[in-house]
Amino acid sequence: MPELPEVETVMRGLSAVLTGRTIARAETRRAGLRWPFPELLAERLSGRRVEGFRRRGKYMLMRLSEGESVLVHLGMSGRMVARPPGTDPMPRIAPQGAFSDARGAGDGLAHEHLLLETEDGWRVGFQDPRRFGCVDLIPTEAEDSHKLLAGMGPEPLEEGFTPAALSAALKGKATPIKAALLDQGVVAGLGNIYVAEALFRAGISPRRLAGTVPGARAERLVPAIKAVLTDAIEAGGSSLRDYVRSDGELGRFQDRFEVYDRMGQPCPRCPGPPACPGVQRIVQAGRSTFFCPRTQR
DNA sequence: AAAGGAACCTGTTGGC
DNA sequence: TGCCAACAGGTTCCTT
Repeated sequence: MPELPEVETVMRGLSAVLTGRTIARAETRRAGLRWPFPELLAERLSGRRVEGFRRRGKYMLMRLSEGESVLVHLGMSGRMVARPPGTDPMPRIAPQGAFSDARGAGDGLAHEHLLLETEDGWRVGFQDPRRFGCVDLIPTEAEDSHKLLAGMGPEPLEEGFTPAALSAALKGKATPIKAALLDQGVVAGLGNIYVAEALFRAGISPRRLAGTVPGARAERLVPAIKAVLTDAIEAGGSSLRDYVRSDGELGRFQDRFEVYDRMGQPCPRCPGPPACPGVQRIVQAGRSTFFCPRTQR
């Protein structure tokens, strides 16, 4: 689910709520997600003040007092939802004889694996049905040398991400540009949605070999990536299935998709059939790719 | 070394 | 209506 714009949106929402507050209590409800939680995670979070937040690619870092950071990845279905004091949904009582989850289905609490509670009663839950997410607790000074962050490519919205830098990363690559852009070592934070949308904006076929992109095409691709990410952040991300903002609101960028999840629909840049058959769906490396075969070369 | 596919999970959707 | 297969925003690990 969450790509860079969704993580950025969630992080901003959490920052507004948590920065400056102190975690009074934390609770883990299972041993871990993709990997086991750190030893004594809940105990170690309790009593810490939240100093601030940072994002790196699709990872979120919550800086705590005493020089440690919580590293979070939302995986495919992860959410972090902040609930104001006194607003926690009441656990529903299961109907007599019914087989249902005592926490109640549909509100996400059935899959809330980690809960933080501030001194003044805010509750922040990490919910992740598929459990592809992860959480770690690491020294703040060693954030960038963490195994999961080391080796990541440039931040696409920072100045260092230039056509020259992207060209250097793609040079000689024999893989399709679609796959290369999903590689977090090439550029950080892109996923299936925004790769499709950026390639459409740049007029580049997802099947084109990455090694043929450096040069004029990279000059178009870098601004396209920056623009689509900026637009998506401004819209609060894309809500398809699981993603919500930290305040529970939906993102709006899904209404502005030009190709993603639009198989068969008219391409916004084309006159329609017979000149253009509309948005096509193909499978690359086991994942759906959407593109316009007429304008993307 | 680099590229492709399987695996990790649960929930939803669409076809028969 | 019901069942089952296919598919979903990601990443790592294992084969080629």
